[in-house]
Amino acid sequence: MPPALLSRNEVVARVMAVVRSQGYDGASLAELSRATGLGKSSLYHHFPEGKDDMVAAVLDYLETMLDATVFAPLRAPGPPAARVKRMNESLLTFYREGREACLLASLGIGDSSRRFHPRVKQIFRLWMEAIAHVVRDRGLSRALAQSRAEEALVRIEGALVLARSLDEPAIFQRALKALPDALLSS
Amino acid sequence: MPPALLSRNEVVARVMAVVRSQGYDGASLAELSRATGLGKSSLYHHFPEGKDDMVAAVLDYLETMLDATVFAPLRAPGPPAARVKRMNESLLTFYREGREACLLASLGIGDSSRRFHPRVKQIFRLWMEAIAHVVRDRGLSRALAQSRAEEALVRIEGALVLARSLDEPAIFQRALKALPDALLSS
DNA sequence: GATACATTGTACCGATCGTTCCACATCGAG
DNA sequence: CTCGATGTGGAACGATCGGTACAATGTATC
Repeated sequence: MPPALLSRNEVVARVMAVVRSQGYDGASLAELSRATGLGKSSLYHHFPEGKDDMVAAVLDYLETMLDATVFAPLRAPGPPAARVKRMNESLLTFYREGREACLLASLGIGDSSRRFHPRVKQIFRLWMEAIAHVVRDRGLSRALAQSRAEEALVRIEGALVLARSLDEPAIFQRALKALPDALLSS
Repeated sequence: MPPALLSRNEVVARVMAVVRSQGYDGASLAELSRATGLGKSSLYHHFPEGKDDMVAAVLDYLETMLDATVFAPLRAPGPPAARVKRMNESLLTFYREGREACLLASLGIGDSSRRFHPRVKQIFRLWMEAIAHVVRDRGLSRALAQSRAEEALVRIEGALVLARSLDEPAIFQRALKALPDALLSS
Protein backbone atom coordinates (compact mmCIF):
# COMPACT_ATOMS: atom_id res chain seq x y z
CA MET A 1 0.00 0.00 0.00
CA PRO A 2 1.41 3.38 -0.98
CA PRO A 3 1.20 6.11 1.65
CA ALA A 4 -2.50 6.58 1.12
CA LEU A 5 -3.78 10.10 0.79
CA LEU A 6 -6.37 9.29 3.42
CA SER A 7 -6.20 6.91 6.35
CA ARG A 8 -9.11 4.61 6.86
CA ASN A 9 -10.41 6.76 9.68
CA GLU A 10 -10.27 9.83 7.51
CA VAL A 11 -12.23 8.04 4.82
CA VAL A 12 -14.81 6.91 7.35
CA ALA A 13 -15.03 10.41 8.75
CA ARG A 14 -15.81 11.81 5.33
CA VAL A 15 -18.42 9.14 4.75
CA MET A 16 -19.93 10.08 8.07
CA ALA A 17 -20.12 13.72 7.09
CA VAL A 18 -22.09 12.84 3.98
CA VAL A 19 -24.40 10.37 5.68
CA ARG A 20 -25.28 12.64 8.53
CA SER A 21 -26.20 15.53 6.28
CA GLN A 22 -27.82 13.53 3.49
CA GLY A 23 -29.21 10.51 5.26
CA TYR A 24 -28.67 6.96 4.11
CA ASP A 25 -30.73 7.22 0.94
CA GLY A 26 -29.33 10.58 0.03
CA ALA A 27 -25.72 9.48 0.41
CA SER A 28 -25.12 8.13 -3.07
CA LEU A 29 -21.98 6.28 -3.97
CA ALA A 30 -21.14 9.00 -6.45
CA GLU A 31 -21.26 11.53 -3.63
CA LEU A 32 -19.30 9.29 -1.26
CA SER A 33 -16.72 8.80 -3.98
CA ARG A 34 -16.43 12.52 -4.48
CA ALA A 35 -16.24 13.25 -0.75
CA THR A 36 -13.54 10.68 -0.10
CA GLY A 37 -11.56 11.11 -3.30
CA LEU A 38 -11.71 7.35 -3.79
CA GLY A 39 -13.16 5.77 -6.88
CA LYS A 40 -16.15 3.53 -6.52
CA SER A 41 -14.06 0.41 -6.98
CA SER A 42 -11.70 1.57 -4.24
CA LEU A 43 -14.59 2.10 -1.91
CA TYR A 44 -15.73 -1.45 -2.64
CA HIS A 45 -12.22 -2.67 -2.00
CA HIS A 46 -12.19 -1.19 1.50
CA PHE A 47 -15.86 -1.91 2.20
CA PRO A 48 -16.60 -5.12 0.30
CA GLU A 49 -20.26 -5.22 1.23
CA GLY A 50 -20.93 -1.77 -0.09
CA LYS A 51 -22.88 1.04 1.46
CA ASP A 52 -24.05 -0.92 4.46
CA ASP A 53 -20.46 -1.79 5.22
CA MET A 54 -19.48 1.86 5.09
CA VAL A 55 -22.29 2.93 7.39
CA ALA A 56 -21.42 0.14 9.81
CA ALA A 57 -17.86 1.46 9.85
CA VAL A 58 -19.21 4.94 10.41
CA LEU A 59 -21.17 3.74 13.43
CA ASP A 60 -18.09 2.03 14.84
CA TYR A 61 -16.13 5.18 14.26
CA LEU A 62 -18.80 7.31 15.91
CA GLU A 63 -18.94 5.09 18.94
CA THR A 64 -15.18 5.14 19.36
CA MET A 65 -15.12 8.87 18.91
CA LEU A 66 -17.96 9.54 21.33
CA ASP A 67 -16.37 7.22 23.83
CA ALA A 68 -13.11 9.15 23.72
CA THR A 69 -14.52 12.66 23.71
CA VAL A 70 -17.81 12.34 25.58
CA PHE A 71 -18.33 9.13 27.53
CA ALA A 72 -14.83 8.90 28.98
CA PRO A 73 -14.80 12.47 30.32
CA LEU A 74 -18.21 11.86 31.87
CA ARG A 75 -16.92 8.81 33.72
CA ALA A 76 -13.53 10.20 34.63
CA PRO A 77 -12.89 11.29 38.21
CA GLY A 78 -13.30 14.91 39.14
CA PRO A 79 -16.09 17.31 39.97
CA PRO A 80 -19.31 16.42 38.09
CA ALA A 81 -19.83 19.96 36.85
CA ALA A 82 -16.43 19.98 35.18
CA ARG A 83 -17.12 16.64 33.54
CA VAL A 84 -20.40 17.83 32.08
CA LYS A 85 -18.61 20.91 30.89
CA ARG A 86 -16.14 18.77 29.00
CA MET A 87 -18.95 16.86 27.32
CA ASN A 88 -20.45 20.18 26.29
CA GLU A 89 -17.23 21.34 24.73
CA SER A 90 -16.91 18.14 22.74
CA LEU A 91 -20.52 18.33 21.57
CA LEU A 92 -20.14 21.96 20.60
CA THR A 93 -17.35 21.18 18.19
CA PHE A 94 -18.79 17.88 16.99
CA TYR A 95 -22.11 19.46 16.06
CA ARG A 96 -20.45 22.64 14.76
CA GLU A 97 -22.15 24.83 17.38
CA GLY A 98 -25.52 23.42 16.41
CA ARG A 99 -25.23 23.68 12.65
CA GLU A 100 -24.63 20.00 12.02
CA ALA A 101 -27.22 17.24 12.30
CA CYS A 102 -26.96 14.17 14.48
CA LEU A 103 -25.92 11.07 12.58
CA LEU A 104 -27.97 8.84 14.84
CA ALA A 105 -31.08 10.85 14.09
CA SER A 106 -30.36 10.89 10.36
CA LEU A 107 -30.03 7.11 10.36
CA GLY A 108 -33.38 6.78 12.10
CA ILE A 109 -35.16 7.57 8.85
CA GLY A 110 -35.95 5.30 5.95
CA ASP A 111 -35.81 1.56 5.42
CA SER A 112 -32.11 1.51 6.25
CA SER A 113 -33.00 2.49 9.79
CA ARG A 114 -34.26 -0.99 10.48
CA ARG A 115 -30.86 -2.40 9.63
CA PHE A 116 -28.84 -0.01 11.76
CA HIS A 117 -31.32 0.44 14.54
CA PRO A 118 -29.60 -1.93 16.98
CA ARG A 119 -26.29 -0.08 16.73
CA VAL A 120 -27.97 3.30 17.01
CA LYS A 121 -29.86 2.12 20.04
CA GLN A 122 -26.72 0.78 21.64
CA ILE A 123 -24.83 4.05 21.21
CA PHE A 124 -27.68 6.04 22.70
CA ARG A 125 -27.73 3.62 25.61
CA LEU A 126 -24.03 4.04 26.26
CA TRP A 127 -24.41 7.77 26.13
CA MET A 128 -27.32 7.73 28.53
CA GLU A 129 -25.45 5.49 30.97
CA ALA A 130 -22.44 7.79 30.90
CA ILE A 131 -24.60 10.79 31.72
CA ALA A 132 -26.44 8.91 34.45
CA HIS A 133 -23.07 8.00 35.90
CA VAL A 134 -22.03 11.57 36.46
CA VAL A 135 -25.40 12.39 37.99
CA ARG A 136 -25.03 9.52 40.42
CA ASP A 137 -21.58 10.80 41.35
CA ARG A 138 -23.24 14.02 42.29
CA GLY A 139 -25.01 12.01 44.99
CA LEU A 140 -28.43 11.58 43.43
CA SER A 141 -30.50 8.42 43.30
CA ARG A 142 -30.21 5.90 40.52
CA ALA A 143 -33.75 6.58 39.36
CA LEU A 144 -33.28 10.33 39.29
CA ALA A 145 -29.97 9.94 37.48
CA GLN A 146 -31.65 7.82 34.84
CA SER A 147 -34.50 10.23 34.24
CA ARG A 148 -32.19 13.24 34.13
CA ALA A 149 -29.89 11.51 31.66
CA GLU A 150 -32.88 10.76 29.48
CA GLU A 151 -33.99 14.36 29.60
CA ALA A 152 -30.49 15.57 28.77
CA LEU A 153 -30.38 13.46 25.62
CA VAL A 154 -33.86 14.61 24.72
CA ARG A 155 -32.71 18.19 24.98
CA ILE A 156 -29.55 17.63 22.98
CA GLU A 157 -31.30 15.86 20.12
CA GLY A 158 -34.29 18.17 20.13
CA ALA A 159 -32.12 21.26 20.23
CA LEU A 160 -30.23 20.02 17.18
CA VAL A 161 -33.45 19.50 15.24
CA LEU A 162 -34.87 22.85 16.20
CA ALA A 163 -31.65 24.81 15.81
CA ARG A 164 -31.21 23.56 12.29
CA SER A 165 -34.84 23.97 11.35
CA LEU A 166 -34.98 27.55 12.57
CA ASP A 167 -31.47 28.55 11.49
CA GLU A 168 -30.71 29.41 15.07
CA PRO A 169 -27.66 27.50 16.30
CA ALA A 170 -28.01 29.51 19.49
CA ILE A 171 -30.85 27.19 20.43
CA PHE A 172 -28.38 24.33 20.65
CA GLN A 173 -25.88 26.44 22.53
CA ARG A 174 -28.52 27.48 25.06
CA ALA A 175 -29.58 23.88 25.52
CA LEU A 176 -26.00 22.86 26.30
CA LYS A 177 -25.56 25.75 28.66
CA ALA A 178 -28.59 24.65 30.63
CA LEU A 179 -27.37 21.08 30.93
CA PRO A 180 -25.06 21.24 33.95
CA ASP A 181 -27.73 22.73 36.16
CA ALA A 182 -30.51 20.55 34.82
CA LEU A 183 -28.41 17.47 35.46
CA LEU A 184 -26.72 18.27 38.73
CA SER A 185 -29.02 20.54 40.71
CA SER A 186 -30.36 19.03 43.89
CA MET B 1 -64.90 13.48 -11.49
CA PRO B 2 -66.16 10.09 -10.33
CA PRO B 3 -66.60 9.59 -6.61
CA ALA B 4 -62.90 9.11 -6.04
CA LEU B 5 -61.78 6.32 -3.80
CA LEU B 6 -59.66 8.80 -1.94
CA SER B 7 -60.21 12.49 -1.46
CA ARG B 8 -57.30 14.76 -2.11
CA ASN B 9 -56.67 15.14 1.60
CA GLU B 10 -56.61 11.40 2.04
CA VAL B 11 -54.08 11.10 -0.75
CA VAL B 12 -51.95 13.82 0.78
CA ALA B 13 -52.21 12.14 4.17
CA ARG B 14 -50.88 8.89 2.74
CA VAL B 15 -48.07 10.70 1.01
CA MET B 16 -47.26 12.33 4.33
CA ALA B 17 -47.12 8.97 6.05
CA VAL B 18 -44.56 7.72 3.55
CA VAL B 19 -42.45 10.87 3.57
CA ARG B 20 -42.25 11.11 7.30
CA SER B 21 -41.12 7.55 7.74
CA GLN B 22 -38.90 7.29 4.68
CA GLY B 23 -37.67 10.83 4.23
CA TYR B 24 -37.76 12.68 0.92
CA ASP B 25 -35.18 10.53 -0.83
CA GLY B 26 -36.62 7.31 0.47
CA ALA B 27 -40.14 8.16 -0.64
CA SER B 28 -40.01 6.84 -4.20
CA LEU B 29 -42.83 7.40 -6.65
CA ALA B 30 -43.36 3.66 -6.77
CA GLU B 31 -43.90 3.63 -3.02
CA LEU B 32 -46.13 6.70 -3.11
CA SER B 33 -48.13 5.08 -5.87
CA ARG B 34 -48.54 1.93 -3.83
CA ALA B 35 -49.44 3.83 -0.66
CA THR B 36 -52.07 5.97 -2.35
CA GLY B 37 -53.42 3.38 -4.74
CA LEU B 38 -52.94 5.86 -7.58
CA GLY B 39 -50.87 5.12 -10.65
CA LYS B 40 -47.94 7.32 -11.48
CA SER B 41 -49.88 9.16 -14.15
CA SER B 42 -52.64 9.88 -11.68
CA LEU B 43 -50.18 11.24 -9.18
CA TYR B 44 -48.77 13.50 -11.87
CA HIS B 45 -52.24 14.56 -12.80
CA HIS B 46 -52.99 15.72 -9.27
CA PHE B 47 -49.49 17.03 -8.61
CA PRO B 48 -48.23 18.25 -11.99
CA GLU B 49 -44.80 19.25 -10.73
CA GLY B 50 -44.09 15.84 -9.29
CA LYS B 51 -42.62 14.91 -5.97
CA ASP B 52 -41.88 18.45 -4.88
CA ASP B 53 -45.47 19.32 -5.54
CA MET B 54 -46.62 16.44 -3.38
CA VAL B 55 -44.36 17.37 -0.50
CA ALA B 56 -45.47 20.98 -0.76
CA ALA B 57 -49.05 19.76 -0.49
CA VAL B 58 -48.05 17.65 2.49
CA LEU B 59 -46.60 20.69 4.23
CA ASP B 60 -49.76 22.68 3.56
CA TYR B 61 -51.79 19.80 4.88
CA LEU B 62 -49.60 19.51 7.96
CA GLU B 63 -49.86 23.19 8.70
CA THR B 64 -53.63 23.17 8.37
CA MET B 65 -53.87 20.09 10.52
CA LEU B 66 -51.55 21.41 13.22
CA ASP B 67 -53.42 24.69 13.19
CA ALA B 68 -56.72 22.96 13.82
CA THR B 69 -55.58 20.44 16.40
CA VAL B 70 -52.67 22.16 18.14
CA PHE B 71 -52.27 25.88 17.49
CA ALA B 72 -55.95 26.77 17.75
CA PRO B 73 -56.49 25.01 21.08
CA LEU B 74 -53.38 26.74 22.42
CA ARG B 75 -54.77 30.13 21.48
CA ALA B 76 -58.36 29.48 22.47
CA PRO B 77 -59.71 31.01 25.66
CA GLY B 78 -59.71 28.95 28.81
CA PRO B 79 -57.30 27.95 31.53
CA PRO B 80 -53.75 27.59 30.15
CA ALA B 81 -53.26 24.17 31.71
CA ALA B 82 -56.29 22.79 29.89
CA ARG B 83 -55.08 24.24 26.61
CA VAL B 84 -51.68 22.61 26.93
CA LYS B 85 -53.44 19.39 27.81
CA ARG B 86 -55.37 19.55 24.56
CA MET B 87 -52.17 20.04 22.60
CA ASN B 88 -50.74 17.00 24.33
CA GLU B 89 -53.72 14.87 23.39
CA SER B 90 -53.42 15.89 19.75
CA LEU B 91 -49.70 15.23 19.69
CA LEU B 92 -50.13 11.88 21.34
CA THR B 93 -52.38 10.64 18.57
CA PHE B 94 -50.52 12.40 15.77
CA TYR B 95 -47.21 10.84 16.75
CA ARG B 96 -48.82 7.51 17.61
CA GLU B 97 -47.79 7.73 21.27
CA GLY B 98 -44.19 8.37 20.24
CA ARG B 99 -43.82 5.66 17.65
CA GLU B 100 -44.03 7.92 14.63
CA ALA B 101 -41.35 10.34 13.47
CA CYS B 102 -41.80 14.05 12.95
CA LEU B 103 -42.28 15.02 9.32
CA LEU B 104 -40.52 18.33 9.85
CA ALA B 105 -37.46 16.56 11.20
CA SER B 106 -37.49 14.01 8.38
CA LEU B 107 -37.57 16.79 5.83
CA GLY B 108 -34.57 18.44 7.46
CA ILE B 109 -32.28 15.82 5.97
CA GLY B 110 -30.82 15.63 2.51
CA ASP B 111 -30.61 18.04 -0.39
CA SER B 112 -34.38 18.36 -0.49
CA SER B 113 -34.23 20.06 2.89
CA ARG B 114 -32.90 23.20 1.29
CA ARG B 115 -35.99 23.42 -0.88
CA PHE B 116 -38.52 22.93 1.90
CA HIS B 117 -36.62 24.61 4.65
CA PRO B 118 -38.58 27.89 4.54
CA ARG B 119 -41.90 26.11 4.98
CA VAL B 120 -40.53 23.90 7.75
CA LYS B 121 -39.14 26.92 9.50
CA GLN B 122 -42.43 28.75 9.20
CA ILE B 123 -44.42 25.91 10.70
CA PHE B 124 -42.03 25.63 13.63
CA ARG B 125 -42.34 29.36 14.15
CA LEU B 126 -46.13 29.21 14.21
CA TRP B 127 -45.98 26.38 16.68
CA MET B 128 -43.58 28.24 18.92
CA GLU B 129 -45.69 31.38 18.84
CA ALA B 130 -48.78 29.41 19.78
CA ILE B 131 -47.01 27.90 22.76
CA ALA B 132 -45.57 31.23 23.80
CA HIS B 133 -49.07 32.65 23.64
CA VAL B 134 -50.44 30.28 26.23
CA VAL B 135 -47.46 30.94 28.50
CA ARG B 136 -48.08 34.66 28.28
CA ASP B 137 -51.72 34.10 29.15
CA ARG B 138 -50.47 32.45 32.29
CA GLY B 139 -49.10 35.86 33.20
CA LEU B 140 -45.44 35.39 32.44
CA SER B 141 -43.17 37.79 30.60
CA ARG B 142 -42.77 37.77 26.87
CA ALA B 143 -39.13 36.76 27.14
CA LEU B 144 -39.85 33.89 29.49
CA ALA B 145 -42.73 32.72 27.31
CA GLN B 146 -40.46 32.67 24.30
CA SER B 147 -37.72 30.69 25.99
CA ARG B 148 -40.17 28.21 27.50
CA ALA B 149 -41.86 27.68 24.14
CA GLU B 150 -38.48 27.00 22.62
CA GLU B 151 -37.68 24.49 25.31
CA ALA B 152 -41.03 22.79 24.87
CA LEU B 153 -40.42 22.25 21.16
CA VAL B 154 -36.91 21.05 21.92
CA ARG B 155 -38.34 18.47 24.28
CA ILE B 156 -41.04 17.33 21.89
CA GLU B 157 -38.68 16.86 18.95
CA GLY B 158 -35.92 15.36 21.03
CA ALA B 159 -38.27 12.98 22.77
CA LEU B 160 -39.49 11.75 19.40
CA VAL B 161 -35.96 11.07 18.24
CA LEU B 162 -34.97 9.31 21.42
CA ALA B 163 -38.19 7.37 21.86
CA ARG B 164 -37.91 5.92 18.39
CA SER B 165 -34.20 5.26 18.65
CA LEU B 166 -34.54 3.41 21.93
CA ASP B 167 -37.85 1.70 21.19
CA GLU B 168 -39.31 3.39 24.20
CA PRO B 169 -42.38 5.42 23.28
CA ALA B 170 -42.76 6.08 26.99
CA ILE B 171 -39.98 8.64 26.64
CA PHE B 172 -42.25 10.73 24.45
CA GLN B 173 -45.17 10.24 26.76
CA ARG B 174 -43.13 11.33 29.76
CA ALA B 175 -41.90 14.39 27.89
CA LEU B 176 -45.47 15.41 27.12
CA LYS B 177 -46.57 14.81 30.68
CA ALA B 178 -43.86 17.14 31.94
CA LEU B 179 -44.85 19.91 29.55
CA PRO B 180 -47.69 21.65 31.42
CA ASP B 181 -45.58 22.21 34.51
CA ALA B 182 -42.47 23.13 32.58
CA LEU B 183 -44.42 25.68 30.61
CA LEU B 184 -46.73 27.15 33.18
CA SER B 185 -45.01 26.96 36.57
CA SER B 186 -44.16 30.31 38.06
C1' DG C 1 -76.13 9.84 -28.55
C1' DA C 2 -72.43 13.23 -29.21
C1' DT C 3 -69.17 16.22 -27.07
C1' DA C 4 -66.05 17.94 -23.53
C1' DC C 5 -63.30 16.93 -19.84
C1' DA C 6 -61.33 14.68 -16.03
C1' DT C 7 -58.84 10.60 -14.79
C1' DT C 8 -56.15 6.47 -15.57
C1' DG C 9 -53.03 2.44 -17.62
C1' DT C 10 -49.25 1.42 -20.51
C1' DA C 11 -45.23 2.10 -22.35
C1' DC C 12 -41.28 4.54 -22.50
C1' DC C 13 -37.44 8.18 -21.68
C1' DG C 14 -32.68 9.46 -20.03
C1' DA C 15 -30.35 9.58 -15.69
C1' DT C 16 -28.72 7.70 -11.79
C1' DC C 17 -28.83 4.08 -8.45
C1' DG C 18 -25.71 0.27 -6.05
C1' DT C 19 -22.81 -3.16 -7.67
C1' DT C 20 -19.53 -6.04 -10.35
C1' DC C 21 -15.78 -7.07 -13.29
C1' DC C 22 -11.30 -6.75 -15.00
C1' DA C 23 -7.06 -4.81 -16.55
C1' DC C 24 -3.45 -2.32 -14.61
C1' DA C 25 -0.41 -0.04 -11.43
C1' DT C 26 2.28 -0.34 -7.28
C1' DC C 27 4.36 -2.47 -3.78
C1' DG C 28 7.24 -5.80 -0.37
C1' DA C 29 9.06 -10.50 -0.04
C1' DG C 30 11.52 -14.32 -2.04
C1' DC D 1 13.70 -10.08 -11.43
C1' DT D 2 9.68 -12.51 -10.35
C1' DC D 3 5.71 -13.10 -7.82
C1' DG D 4 1.59 -12.50 -5.21
C1' DA D 5 -0.84 -9.21 -2.50
C1' DT D 6 -2.92 -4.81 -2.31
C1' DG D 7 -5.01 -1.06 -4.23
C1' DT D 8 -6.95 1.70 -8.23
C1' DG D 9 -9.35 3.38 -12.64
C1' DG D 10 -12.82 2.74 -15.90
C1' DA D 11 -16.35 0.57 -18.21
C1' DA D 12 -20.33 -1.80 -17.82
C1' DC D 13 -24.22 -4.36 -15.47
C1' DG D 14 -29.37 -4.64 -14.37
C1' DA D 15 -32.53 -2.14 -11.59
C1' DT D 16 -34.78 1.70 -10.30
C1' DC D 17 -35.12 6.59 -10.19
C1' DG D 18 -38.30 10.81 -11.42
C1' DG D 19 -40.79 12.21 -15.28
C1' DT D 20 -43.38 12.19 -19.93
C1' DA D 21 -46.42 10.99 -23.97
C1' DC D 22 -50.47 9.17 -25.42
C1' DA D 23 -54.25 6.39 -26.06
C1' DA D 24 -58.05 4.65 -23.64
C1' DT D 25 -61.31 5.00 -20.12
C1' DG D 26 -64.91 6.80 -17.63
C1' DT D 27 -68.36 10.63 -16.34
C1' DA D 28 -71.18 14.85 -16.85
C1' DT D 29 -73.51 17.99 -19.81
C1' DC D 30 -75.98 19.05 -23.52
